Amino acid sequence: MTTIHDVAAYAGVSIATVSNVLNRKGNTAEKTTAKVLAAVRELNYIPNALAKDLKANRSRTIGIIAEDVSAFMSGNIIDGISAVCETHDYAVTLCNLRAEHYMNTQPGMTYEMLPSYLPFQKAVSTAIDSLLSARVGGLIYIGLYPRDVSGILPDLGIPVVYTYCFTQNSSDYCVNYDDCHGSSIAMEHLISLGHTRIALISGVINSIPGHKRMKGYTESLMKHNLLFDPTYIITGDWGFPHGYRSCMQLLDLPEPPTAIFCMSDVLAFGALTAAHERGIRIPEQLSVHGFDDLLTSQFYLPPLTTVSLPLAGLGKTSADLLLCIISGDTPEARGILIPCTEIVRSSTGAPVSVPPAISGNT
Amino acid sequence: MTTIHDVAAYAGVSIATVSNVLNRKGNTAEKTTAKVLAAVRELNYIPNALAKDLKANRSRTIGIIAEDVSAFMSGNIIDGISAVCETHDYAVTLCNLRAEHYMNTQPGMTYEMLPSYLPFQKAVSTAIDSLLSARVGGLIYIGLYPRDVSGILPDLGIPVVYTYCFTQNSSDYCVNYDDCHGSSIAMEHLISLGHTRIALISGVINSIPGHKRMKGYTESLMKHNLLFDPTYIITGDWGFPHGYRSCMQLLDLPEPPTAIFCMSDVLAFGALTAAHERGIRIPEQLSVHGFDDLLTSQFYLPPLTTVSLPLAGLGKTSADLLLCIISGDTPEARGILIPCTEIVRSSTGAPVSVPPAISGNT
DNA sequence: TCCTAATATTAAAACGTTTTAAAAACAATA
DNA sequence: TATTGTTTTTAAAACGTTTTAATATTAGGA
Repeated sequence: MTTIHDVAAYAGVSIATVSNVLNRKGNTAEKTTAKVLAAVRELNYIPNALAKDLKANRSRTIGIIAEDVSAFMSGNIIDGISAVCETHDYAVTLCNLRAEHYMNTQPGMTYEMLPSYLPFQKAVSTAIDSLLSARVGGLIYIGLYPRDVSGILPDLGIPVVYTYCFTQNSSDYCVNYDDCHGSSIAMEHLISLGHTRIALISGVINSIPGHKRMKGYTESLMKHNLLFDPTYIITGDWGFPHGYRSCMQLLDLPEPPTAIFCMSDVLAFGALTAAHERGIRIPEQLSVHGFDDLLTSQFYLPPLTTVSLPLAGLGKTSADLLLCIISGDTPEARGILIPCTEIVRSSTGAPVSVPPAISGNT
Repeated sequence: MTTIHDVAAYAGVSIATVSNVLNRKGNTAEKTTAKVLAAVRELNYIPNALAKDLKANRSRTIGIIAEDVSAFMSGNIIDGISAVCETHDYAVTLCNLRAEHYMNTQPGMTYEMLPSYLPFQKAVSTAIDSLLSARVGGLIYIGLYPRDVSGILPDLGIPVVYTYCFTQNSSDYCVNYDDCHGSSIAMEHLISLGHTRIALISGVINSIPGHKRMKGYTESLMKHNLLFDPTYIITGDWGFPHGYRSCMQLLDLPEPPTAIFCMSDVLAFGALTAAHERGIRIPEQLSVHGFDDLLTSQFYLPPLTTVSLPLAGLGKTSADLLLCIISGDTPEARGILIPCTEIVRSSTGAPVSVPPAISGNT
């Protein structure tokens, strides 16, 4: 590989001059500059970032630790990160913790238990060692699930930004989408369609997204003076079967809801499957609203109205924030929430004007 | 950050000794080794990979150029790559070409046109520069669509492995899943269920996956002496609407098929939507088979029988191959095909024993 | 005790840069 | 032509490692 020495020899100048031409424009005579540039082109010289970074004692690289790079949101977040890094001429080094693997192979494992599971800890420390030895300028930690990951990383002496997860430590930088807001815009959509009996199929209620999405739900009900009916709220896990069973249960109610807000698309799939089996027409007889906007939710039967997560935005904001910290700033805002967007498709619509269950009473 | 000098001073030895202890085990007296190791632990010394790699004149890093890191398969492929790299103590540097962006913003753009689109070329050369300046030992190119990408990279002087794409150059290393085989196992499944009238909803026929999946289809028909009926084959693009329309068209046939093999899950979604609208019961009246196994195909209505791509396997094999080449080997096999696996769910089943359309004729 | 052979340690060079301080070249003025 | 001031160029040191060749230490045998 051509070095700066080759270029200098070829151009008949010293290596210092070559470096000057390349890095401190305007400090070299026009004629010299031309000579050097010609040599660079001629010899196809590409500066050695290793040497450069060693000299500078900081590498123009940031690290990503992804709890699971194959999770549905990871690619989009990384996309956002890499876009920012490219414009700032930073490289990206990726470490993958393969957390989902532990989730699947350890019966009874929950996201919350992960940090105390030894093989996972080992994966974390391997990743850290790799990134520290590469002398990355900072790192972005991408969670697998929006939960508390306090203490998952020791003090590394380099800036860290967490995303798609939270930490209790108020001095940590954290970038996330706004669950509560997402929940609200979903409810606003349903309410604006005229629904008043809106049920909620909830995922794990004792979780951050569960809690916040619930908050958005109840707040919206209150804001619009709608009845908060506990029988309309069914909590459980995030799985398809829960969505299915809960929908069945809601349909069996003496006064079934006209709309169901599901805390995730997968729950919504379950709900739609149940409704389908019952022969309920969507959205005429029942509106179903999801949350997450998975890749194929647009193709569901029917296409699912849902809330889209600003994933690339998380990546972009995290990277902007990190580079900002690396460059010496200490931004005030340490917990940043990015709004979601409502995606209206055909699983929601206006309720039939007179709800069938009480039509005889009017 | 602690350097080898700090460790040497702390342990009261020379830096050469520290290096020996760390890198050439067994060449140092037991007592010295203990002293040095203690110092390393005490001072929390993490060797500077920058300096190490500079000295060695090759970095223990491989590059990934992903045409689109947010595409559905990228995460899984990268997962496979990173797993291998981790075990070999290699780091991974990621560059993202954001090809999908160009696809979406340039009307009429096709995958095949990408390489000649200037902004895309610029993205490629930026990525190359970044990786070459990092002195990566080799790189893996992850396509966005299994197509010919010949000439997309100039000669870089480092090993390259292509995956999720092809090249015409027989000296290139290429790792892909086996479309033809995937198509065959799908057909075997349908045939083994007793189907004899199997239609094909094809994506772009003038594409590598289109061509190969078609091959698997026709070969399976021939192998089992089943009639090859051109009216059962409908070609088009990869979009949902094509799946929908084609299914309608097939159902309108005087003798409709009992099973439809769709070249992609999205096409299958379209087909299932059409069947649903027609009130066709799945799989009793019609079996529908997909290809790709998208994340949520398991939750479709009904859960979709499909072909799963060995994505992590592509990554793993590519990385194994690349590291092998980097270490000096020149493996014989330059085009590697990895088999797919059949995922049986509920969108397929045995045909009704007497096909309704000809039941009166028996 | 001394010599030899084996073992253990280290000084110094090298990897490819950037940067500092000094030297060289040039231009302008007296 | 000197002198001064300005612009341009460069020698050399430094970044943190590994490695080579040389040196120091130790052990064993006479």
